Amino acid sequence: MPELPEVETLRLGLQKYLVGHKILDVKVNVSKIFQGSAKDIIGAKVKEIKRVGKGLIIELDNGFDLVIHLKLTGQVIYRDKKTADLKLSDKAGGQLPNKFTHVTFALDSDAFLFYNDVRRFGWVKVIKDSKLSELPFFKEMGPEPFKDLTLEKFEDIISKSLIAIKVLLMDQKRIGGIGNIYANDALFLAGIDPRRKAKELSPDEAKKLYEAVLEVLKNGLKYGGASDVDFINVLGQEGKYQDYFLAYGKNQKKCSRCSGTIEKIMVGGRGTYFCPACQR
DNA sequence: AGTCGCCTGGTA
DNA sequence: TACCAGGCGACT
Repeated sequence: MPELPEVETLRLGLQKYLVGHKILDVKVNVSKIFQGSAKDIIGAKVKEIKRVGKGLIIELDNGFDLVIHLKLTGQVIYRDKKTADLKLSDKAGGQLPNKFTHVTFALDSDAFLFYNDVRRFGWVKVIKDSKLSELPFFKEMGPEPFKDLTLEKFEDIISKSLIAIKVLLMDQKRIGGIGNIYANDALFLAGIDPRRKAKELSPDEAKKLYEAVLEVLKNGLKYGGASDVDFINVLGQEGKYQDYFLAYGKNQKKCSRCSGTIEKIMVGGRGTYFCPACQR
């Protein structure tokens, strides 16, 4: 699932390949995914790529932004003459564009940017740069790891809530960028039961968890994100973090830290993987 | 704070 | 063939 490390991986790739390109044309196949007016971005040049939580912002030089959220299965893939020979992951759904390509951007220098999305939960939005901060998605985004989420702020956030610590980690309004994979792995690394009430963590546990969050996100980024499902980077290649999952997806596998077995339960309506023997 | 709906491919 | 995957907004 695209979470902070996956979206950041994509941002780095877009920063490298997309900046400087001019948008010549936009073709929309699934209208509910593309919001706003394509006219507003045609002819504009890409200035910079930013990220807020799991959201991507493509800043253009004409006062408009292209905002993208991948939700569960969104992909943003860049192709040009130089990258045409690179092998595309099967997860892209075949030669582009294909039946999962819902928006195609034609760029100068014979380059293309494709938005693919099997389940069509994601969106691509054209918005005036000055209105960006009014989007609820960005306005309500909580502090982010590696940015403004300090240990003090983290302690403050968890001390105020009775919800399960795992649900809190995934709540974008409280903390930005963490989804199911990294929430599971951070709690495993910190040795904390995902069902514990947030405010009942000790200061020592809070610190451990804070550091674990940074650690697993850093690892995710190091391996180019997790491609266990549909994530691929801007060149259509898979990340490797799925080979380094600590707990996520490891139902009935041996715990890597003790003699226990990883179990799958539901917490906050989501699949949750943990070791009942060493996560307390 | 908890549940549902949006979607569709893959799997039991 | 029913069910599961989960980010996030809407709703209760």
